[in-house]
Amino acid sequence: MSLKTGPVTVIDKLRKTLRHHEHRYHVLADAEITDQEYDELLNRLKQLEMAYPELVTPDSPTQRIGEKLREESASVEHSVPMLSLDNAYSINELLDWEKRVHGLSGVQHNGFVCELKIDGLSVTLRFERGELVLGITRGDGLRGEDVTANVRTIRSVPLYLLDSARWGQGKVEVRGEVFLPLTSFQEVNQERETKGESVFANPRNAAAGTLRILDPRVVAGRKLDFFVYQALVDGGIPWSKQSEILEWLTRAGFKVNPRWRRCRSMSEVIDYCQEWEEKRDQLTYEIDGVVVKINSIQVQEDLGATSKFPRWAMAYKFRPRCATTLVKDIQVQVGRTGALTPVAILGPVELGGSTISRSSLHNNDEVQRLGLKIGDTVLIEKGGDVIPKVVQVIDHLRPDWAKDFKMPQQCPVCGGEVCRSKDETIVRCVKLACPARIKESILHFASRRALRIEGIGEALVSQLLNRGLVRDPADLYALQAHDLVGLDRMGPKSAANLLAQIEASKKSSLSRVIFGLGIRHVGERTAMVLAQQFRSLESLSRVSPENLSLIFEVGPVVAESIRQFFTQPSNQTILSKLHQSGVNLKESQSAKQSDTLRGHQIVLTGKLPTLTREEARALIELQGGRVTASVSKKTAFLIAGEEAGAKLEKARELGIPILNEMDFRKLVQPH
DNA sequence: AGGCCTCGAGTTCA
DNA sequence: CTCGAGGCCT
Repeated sequence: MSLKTGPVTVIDKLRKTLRHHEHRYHVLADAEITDQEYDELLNRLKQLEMAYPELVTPDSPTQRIGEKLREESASVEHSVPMLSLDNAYSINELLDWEKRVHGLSGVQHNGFVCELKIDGLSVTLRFERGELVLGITRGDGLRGEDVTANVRTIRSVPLYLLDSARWGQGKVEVRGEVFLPLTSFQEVNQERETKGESVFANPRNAAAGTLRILDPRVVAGRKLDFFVYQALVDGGIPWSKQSEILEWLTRAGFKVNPRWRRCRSMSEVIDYCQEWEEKRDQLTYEIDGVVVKINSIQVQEDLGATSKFPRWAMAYKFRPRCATTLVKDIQVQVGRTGALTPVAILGPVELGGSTISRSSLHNNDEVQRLGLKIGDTVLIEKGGDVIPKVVQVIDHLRPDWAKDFKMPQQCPVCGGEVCRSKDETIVRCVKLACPARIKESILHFASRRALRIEGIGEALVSQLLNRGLVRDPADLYALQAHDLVGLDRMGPKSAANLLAQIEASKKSSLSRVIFGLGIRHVGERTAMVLAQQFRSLESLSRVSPENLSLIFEVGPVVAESIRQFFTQPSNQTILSKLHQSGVNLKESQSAKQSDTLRGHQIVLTGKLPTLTREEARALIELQGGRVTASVSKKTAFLIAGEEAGAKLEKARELGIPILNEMDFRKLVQPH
C-alpha cells in the first residue's frame, strides 16, 4: 500500500485549483475567490510540499519565486530568429506598405489583424511537454538573455499550458511583451525615490531594469505583466490565421491583449490606429503604436522577410511623446524678477508636432538632480502636451569632453551681484537696473494680461532699449512716430498701429496697471484685490505694511514686497510718468455687483460655446464670484465646455456640480 | 507646527 | 501646465 497516493492526489488537486485561480485572477481578471482564500490554499500546498519534498515539481505554483540568484546574463540562442518590425510613422507609410504587400503577394489575402503595440520588452517563452522551461529576451534577434527565473515570477505567465493535450509532445514557444503597468511603475519609482535611488524615466525602462535584476524575489515585488501575441510549435505555425493563434493562446491560458481586432480593409486598419492613438491614455499600460499583421499565415509565409523585418507586418508608431537629443550648451537667462534660469540648448528634434531646440532647466538644483553636463544626450518629454522638459540623462552616451555646468557667480547680463536667499532654490540678480530685468519688465507691462499693448515683443523692446528710446515701461507713452519708423520691420503703418495700441492701453483698469508693474508676489489675483480695496494707485502707495497685512490673502511677505516697491525712487519716477501720460490709475466706478455668486469659488475648464474665458470670468466677477484655477473641496461648481480635461475628472471625484454654459447663463440671468 | 489650498512665475512654438 | 512658495486653517 503506497503511502504516497494520499499526498500525491491532494497535492495535484491543490495545484490544479491554484492554477485555475491564478488564471482567473491574473489572466482573465475575474477572480472567483478572495486573495485570502487563495493564500490559504497556497499555504496548504507549501506545507504539504515541505512534508513531502520529493513531490515538489518546478511548475508548482509555490515555485514561482526561485530562492536562488539568477546566474549573470547567460545568453541563449533563439530557435527561430526574433525579428523586429518595420515602422510606419504616418498613415501614408502604412498605405505604402499595403501597396507593396499587394504587389508582392498577388493573391487576395483575407484581411488584417491589428494589435496594440505594448511599450515593453519582447520575450520568448519555451515550453517543453507543456511546461515552462525557458524565457529569453529578444537580444540581437538571434541570441537573447536567459531570464527564466524572472519571467516565472510574472503571475499571468502560466508555468504549465492549460490546453497542453494538443501540443503535449511538441516544443511550444510563445512570444509577447513584458511590461510594467502604470500603477506599478509609479510604485516602483516612489519606492526608489524614498530610498534616494535614481528613478526610471518610463515604464519600459523600469521593466527592462527589472527583468535584469539578479534576485527573482525582488522581481516578484515589481508586478511585471505579460501580453502574448505569437505562438510557434516545433518552429512552425500549425494555424492558418493570426486570429486563430490569438484565440488558441487565450485558451492555452495566456494573457492576450483583448483589444485586438480583425480588419477587412485598410480603412478599418486606419480607423483602429487613429482610435487608439486618441484613446491610449485610457489604458493602464503604455502603448507606442499599433501592430498590423496580414491575417493569413499562408500569405505571411509567401511574403517572407527581408534581412531585418518580416514583410507581412508593420508597426504603426504613434507620434512619440519623448525623444533624445544632444545638450549643446546650457545658457543662463535672467527673468523679470532677476531669477537666473539655466536653459538647455538642444540639437533640434521633432516632438509632438513641433521642433524643440531649447528647454528650461528651472534652477541649479534641477541640473544637479539630473546629473546633467554639457555634451550629454538626454531624454526629453512634453509636459502637459506643450512645454518640453529634460527628463533624464542617458549616461552611456556621455562623451569624454562633457563639461560641468556651474551657476554663474555674477549676473550673466549685467555682471552684477547675484544672491540666493535662504530657503530658496533660485538664484537672483539683485540689480534693479539690470538690462535683462528692464527688458522683461517692459514686456510684462505690455503683455496680454497686463496693459495688453499688442505689437510689443522681444525684438522691438530690444531695439528700443539699445537706442535709448525707453528705460522703463512708462517711457512707452513718450514714443513718437519718428522714433519708431526706421526700426526693423517698422514702417509708418506699423508705427501708427502701435501708437494707437499704446494710446488705448491708457484706459486699462487699475488692477491691470498694478499687475503690470510687476511687483514681486503680486500677480493678477492680488492686483485685483488691491485695486478693489484701494481704488487708486495713490492710496496703495501710501498704505503701511501693517494695514496691508490685514487684507485677506495678503500676508507679511506680500506686504513687505509692496512697501519695497513703492519706496524705490526709480519706481516712484515710473508712477509719476504714468500719471503725467494720462494712464488711468483709479478704479472707475465699476458696474454694480449683484450678489448671486457672492463668496462662491468657480472653476472654468474647456472651450465654452459662445463665451470666451475672459467674458465668462467677467460675468462671474460681476456677480461677486471668484474664478479659481483648480478644483478643490471649496469649489462651488465647475463650468465645463468642449475638451475639458483633468479638472472635470477632479470635479466628478469630489462630487462638485458641473454646469455647461447654458446652465450657467440661466443661473446668472434668471428668467 | 503641519497640512491643505491657492497663487505666482516661468515656459515653447508657430 | 507644473512646481514651489506664501497664506490660512486646525
